[in-house]
Amino acid sequence: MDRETRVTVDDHRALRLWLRLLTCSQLIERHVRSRLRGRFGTTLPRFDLLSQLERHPAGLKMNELSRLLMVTGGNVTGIVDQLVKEGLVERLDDESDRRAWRVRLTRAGDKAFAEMARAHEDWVAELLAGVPRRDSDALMQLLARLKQATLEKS
Amino acid sequence: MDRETRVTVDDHRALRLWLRLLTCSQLIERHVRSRLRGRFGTTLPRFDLLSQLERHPAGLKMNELSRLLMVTGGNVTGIVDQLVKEGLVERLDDESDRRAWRVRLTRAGDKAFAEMARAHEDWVAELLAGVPRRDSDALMQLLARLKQATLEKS
DNA sequence: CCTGAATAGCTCAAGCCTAAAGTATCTGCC
DNA sequence: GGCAGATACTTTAGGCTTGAGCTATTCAGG
Repeated sequence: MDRETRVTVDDHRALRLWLRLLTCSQLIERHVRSRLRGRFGTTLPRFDLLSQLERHPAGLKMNELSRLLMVTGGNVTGIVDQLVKEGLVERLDDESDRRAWRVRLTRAGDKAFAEMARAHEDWVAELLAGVPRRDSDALMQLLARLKQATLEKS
Repeated sequence: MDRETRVTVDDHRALRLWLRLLTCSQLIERHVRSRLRGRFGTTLPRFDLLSQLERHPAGLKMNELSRLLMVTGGNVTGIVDQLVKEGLVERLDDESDRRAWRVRLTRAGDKAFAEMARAHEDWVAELLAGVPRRDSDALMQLLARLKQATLEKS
């Protein structure tokens, strides 16, 4: 196999890996979305945002949320607006920077999230129940390396 | 470790796997989206639809596209409408079913897609260049099994 | 102190996506 | 043939997401 053919083959390999990754991701995502809607009348983005806030009890600035969720700032604005309206989240003035907010879970938000998180975890565990532990350990490692390699190129 | 604790640990394992999968998928997806927009002024959904049509030169019905792309029918309607307007795709009457269309690439669509596909493959290959062949082979296999296990639960 | 660049956040238009409801057609069964 | 249910597709309302452009604030150098 000459050099050019090899390049092409490797290109295909990368492409097929990406497509398969996407398929797996979408399969799980659709499942979770559908259940979040059906059981809690909410959406994945809202859930993800609450989830980040739950991990950071002191609150997060809008741009920190934006970075963690890997979405644009405008998007975060919209979702936070909704969650504030629903009483799950509050915007506090940032003491040290008058441009910024500190967004935090309200008590109601914390409670609502806890219930959703439990269910969410169950759904995912059930969906992936057929994946043997050996596979999932291996996947965690390989995906960590893939993530690292990708980040270095981004 | 008693049974209940084990369940919880496995739940966390599944959850963490799903989150990592999602992160990897999003990293690549954002990269590709941004380049499709920048270089070709198009979007990933449009590209995916063209890609399916390219694999099926005889054309596909709307519901086949819907199934292959894992999106709803209404969504496919919208994207096909756009691609028709742009002249990349054509809707032909299905001979055997007057409710259905047969959607096909036009010559212009075929040409445009070929160029995008080449670039797309290069982007992905470059982004994943740091993933050793051994890793990517292993990932392909493991993800195939994960996909299978997930499909059986859906 | 001032001023220009950087940063935090918001708004807007446009496109993606879904679920639900609606129309047209097909198919199987009597 | 005719009718009931299934199927193919479209439409609509509502939410997500982006990129671009906007204001207000901060910060660093002169």
